[in-house]
Amino acid sequence: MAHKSLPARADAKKANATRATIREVAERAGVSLTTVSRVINNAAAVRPTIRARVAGAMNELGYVPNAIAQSLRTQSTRTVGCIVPDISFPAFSNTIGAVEERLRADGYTMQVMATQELPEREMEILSLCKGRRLSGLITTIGRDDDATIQRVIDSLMVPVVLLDRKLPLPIDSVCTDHFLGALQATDYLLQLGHRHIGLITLSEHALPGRERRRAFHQAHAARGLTCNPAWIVGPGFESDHAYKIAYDLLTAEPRPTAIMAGGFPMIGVMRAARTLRISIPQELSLISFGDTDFADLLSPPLTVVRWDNREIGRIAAEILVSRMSGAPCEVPTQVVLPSELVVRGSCASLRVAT
Amino acid sequence: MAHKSLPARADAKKANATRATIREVAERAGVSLTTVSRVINNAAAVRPTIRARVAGAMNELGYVPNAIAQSLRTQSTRTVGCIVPDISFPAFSNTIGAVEERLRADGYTMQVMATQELPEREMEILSLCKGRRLSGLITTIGRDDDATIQRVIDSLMVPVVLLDRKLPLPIDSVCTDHFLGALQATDYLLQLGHRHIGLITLSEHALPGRERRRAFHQAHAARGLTCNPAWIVGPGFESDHAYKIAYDLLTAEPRPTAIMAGGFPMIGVMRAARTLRISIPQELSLISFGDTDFADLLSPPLTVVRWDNREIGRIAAEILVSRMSGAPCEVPTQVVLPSELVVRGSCASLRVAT
DNA sequence: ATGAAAGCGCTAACAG
DNA sequence: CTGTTAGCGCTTTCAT
Repeated sequence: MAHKSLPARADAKKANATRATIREVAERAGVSLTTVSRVINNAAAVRPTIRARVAGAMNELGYVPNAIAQSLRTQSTRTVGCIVPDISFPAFSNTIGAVEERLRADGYTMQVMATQELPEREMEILSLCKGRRLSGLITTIGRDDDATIQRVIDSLMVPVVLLDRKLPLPIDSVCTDHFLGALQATDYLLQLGHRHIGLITLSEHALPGRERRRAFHQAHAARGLTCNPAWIVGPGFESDHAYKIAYDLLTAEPRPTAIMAGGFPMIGVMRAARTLRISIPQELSLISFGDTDFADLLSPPLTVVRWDNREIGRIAAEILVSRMSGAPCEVPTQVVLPSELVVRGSCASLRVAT
Repeated sequence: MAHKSLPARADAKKANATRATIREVAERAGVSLTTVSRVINNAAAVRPTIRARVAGAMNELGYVPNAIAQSLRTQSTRTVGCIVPDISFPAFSNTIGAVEERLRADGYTMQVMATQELPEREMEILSLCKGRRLSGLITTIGRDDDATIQRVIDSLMVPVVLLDRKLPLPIDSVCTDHFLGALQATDYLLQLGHRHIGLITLSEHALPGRERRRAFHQAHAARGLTCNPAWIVGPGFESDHAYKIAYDLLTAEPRPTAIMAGGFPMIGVMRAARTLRISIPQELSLISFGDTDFADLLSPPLTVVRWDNREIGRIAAEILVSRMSGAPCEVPTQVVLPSELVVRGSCASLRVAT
């Protein structure tokens, strides 16, 4: 990748990087800075004649107010930071997309940062956000059981909305009820006669992983069953890693008759099952955490636990906006969105199968 | 969604929103502002003793330099804007993810904005970016054949890297060779004996749509064939719309024996084919523009035209970074990344089928 | 090696 | 209704 360069025009750009300021507009319009400022913020009463003259001057000069200067002066950036483990994961990109859309409606701009699940990167980002004086933060921190991160979040001095995390702090949060979905899913499998169920899920250092595990155990317990801890594995976010985990699980003895997993891990499971010529659902039942556009196009159509990632983002942004505009403060908003089992064709009754 | 509120602590936050400044650090350390500034930017020579004392003061006060003030003073935000039609589309979220990763490596931060393919929204965003004094822009504008947008882009005064767009301006760009992929795909279908091929693709106002159409025509022409314009449709980005387009195409007379489409439209085609009980590949061959994690898990595995969205982002960010650090300017970098046909199982020879 | 002073571009009292 | 003035928090000559 050779880096050629821009021609003269670009140099001109740089040299001439002196964009019009409010002062030049004022001079050209023959008014004071204040007046220009007033028309910029179309504040107070400015005589129509003058307003027009100023607007004209702004146009001729191609003037655009310097948001940096405005921010410094008003102590407000109208920019919110959105911190997620990985921007490319469908779940996050959907949430982020909805956040941006909602934020934009109120004139806010969004910065996105990926932690890559790295604690040190997370700290770096949080500190960066502090420096940038962001107006608010929407974040899925890596783990919610860590004291350091809690302290940092608490010291941010701007409104924060947590995504799928719960902290022992009075902070707004929007979570999906992963417990409910996982409970329904496990119970469904149990009801079909499965007694060897594999669970591949996220780290127990964060809410979703904890909730799914808890649901998994509880569903078993409700029937007087216990589950083999060896069959609860995770996290496995990366594609390759996911395949390996799945392969190991499917070559274990005894082999699970059903597996629940989400995202990449589920794709890993399907690939491993294909490699091992294990047929679905006859020999292996599958339930995916998270629905996708193609889930119903697979053969058999994939049974999933579904929830709405866009809605999560929309609501989080909505809460944040109200906080940033100084919503009266009493108690944190803690929204819990539902998740539900969507039965399609990837699970079979064990009674029939055997 | 009721908005409850934060408790007293939050009020404290707001009231006390007075974060430590360089001045307080200076006082506490008993040095001048200049010296503190020097250790912040660890510039020049500062006596170790003093440096330590300042660092200590910064720690005690939890001081974080105000990036806004720095930006105003240095005329540099080290923030780049990334403008795409929709953040949630997998193609874009992958690109954006890679952009952020590459940018971060050089200490830049990323702002993401979605145009929703709305020209007016696009203008709004561009103007916003101008005001925010972003250090650079990476953008997939909606159409590249529009004079207004060209003028605006040209007046941005910061480095811009275009994604999959070509403008008659000396601007850097990173494109995928959609022509090549579409040519291979069409030719493959023609070779299998198909003579009624449907093409669902993007708007002809942007490069990818134009290139695919051109390839489609050229592949036909190379065999002395012409293609029915009625079978070239698009754009159809939205999921529902895509289904309708596909349904119409599949109920036309004569019905196409093969369809090429990407993203949502392809999902629409598969759904419509299922509804109409048209079997793939026996009665309908399919080639998708763009590979996905699950394409090979479908039955039959989907034949696709593949390219690398992350690489696009990585390279675009790389070029931008070099421009922002003042890379010598001669001629714009125009990178064209390859795309290739990946044959899997969704296409059948027509000779066999009939 | 350190400090004093002059702004970056804008807004917000406060006067008039 | 309009203008004067004093900074927001920081960097950067220019002295010392």
